[in-house]
Amino acid sequence: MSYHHGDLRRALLAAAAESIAEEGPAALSLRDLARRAGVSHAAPAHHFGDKRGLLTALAAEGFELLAAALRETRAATGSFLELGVTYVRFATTHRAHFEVMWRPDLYHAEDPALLAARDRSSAALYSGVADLPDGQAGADVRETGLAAWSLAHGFATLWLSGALPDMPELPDEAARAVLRHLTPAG
Amino acid sequence: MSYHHGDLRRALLAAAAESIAEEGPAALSLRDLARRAGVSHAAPAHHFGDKRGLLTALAAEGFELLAAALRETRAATGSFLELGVTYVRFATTHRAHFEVMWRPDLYHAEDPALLAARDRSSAALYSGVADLPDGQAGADVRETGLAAWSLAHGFATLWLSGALPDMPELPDEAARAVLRHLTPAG
DNA sequence: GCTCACATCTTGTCAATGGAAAGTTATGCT
DNA sequence: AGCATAACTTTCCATTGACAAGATGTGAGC
Repeated sequence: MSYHHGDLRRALLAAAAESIAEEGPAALSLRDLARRAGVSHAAPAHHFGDKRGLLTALAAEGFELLAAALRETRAATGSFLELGVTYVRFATTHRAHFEVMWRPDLYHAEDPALLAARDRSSAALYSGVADLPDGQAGADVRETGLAAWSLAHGFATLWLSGALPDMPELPDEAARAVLRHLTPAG
Repeated sequence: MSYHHGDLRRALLAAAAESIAEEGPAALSLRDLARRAGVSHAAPAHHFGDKRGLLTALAAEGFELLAAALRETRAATGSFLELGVTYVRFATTHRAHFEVMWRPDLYHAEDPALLAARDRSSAALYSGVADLPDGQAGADVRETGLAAWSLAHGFATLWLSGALPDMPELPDEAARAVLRHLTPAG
């Protein structure tokens, strides 16, 4: 291992994701990440400025990944319902990213790259509402989209918080069942 | 101010709620709470053991308050929809409590008092589903309840995270509109 | 009204953390 | 080859959570 790590930025993000997935964002320690990567405790500061900077990068990465997943599902299935399932699946398979994404108090919420990625996620979600056959989207596309988003988001966060007992390992089917309770028409 | 504070436990919980509502749970400092209450930095430990102990108490208090609010709404209106509105209103008016409640990594999730309070909240919520006229609740009460819970919870958390732009000051009416998108029958 | 057990709070201390400052080593561009 | 700069280290400081030991008030029983 030379003086230069080579890909420290990526290594730190990966270590952060792992740590958060295991012990939550509250227990995250920059110094611990540095130790895992085999660098000094001040090395992370060079790439991310401070702790919030690292979490900003992690959240932005999360929004990018989510947007990509949603776009892919839309292209592959064209199904409004499956878009919600993908949302929930993303939350469970990218737990660390997802948990940070909706906690603006943990990162720099004004970061341009993050805001852009967030908008791309949002656009990918709402585009699924626009796909609905005429009339099914109801009078207000924004309202229908918000309801779908809320339902998927709520199920995902409740799942992650462990508030739902007696659930199978994978939430896909449970999510699908819950999402079917949505009435597209307002 | 004598040697004994008089009601330190309550004062600390109130200060914690205020601090969290302003800067989020990540910025919470036991020593700062002690300073605000005018006691030494080690005083909180006597009442709550450690930081997680304090947050456990705060979360338990939150579940109690939520259960009470839900029961009151059910008694006053008997409306399934208004139960969801109350849920959202609780989240916005008791922001600190609500944010901690769904973050088990911040507190002692096995605490018996907390679990009991959590179950009371849950029961109050699901009782609203059981109130629905026969047939409207669908085949599975649990599933309908979970969908309603997810929808209200998702809207509330998205609202609190600031992810919803262009929203009025009070979310009541917006919440009502979103909650109407739920189909009780599965 | 005394005493003694106990709850409450303070002072002192420790290891760990985030962050800043200043120095060291590699890298890439010309 | 030389130089600006990116990448990383070492050193240092204030703050924090937790623990231990001591000080102070409180109240029950006699």
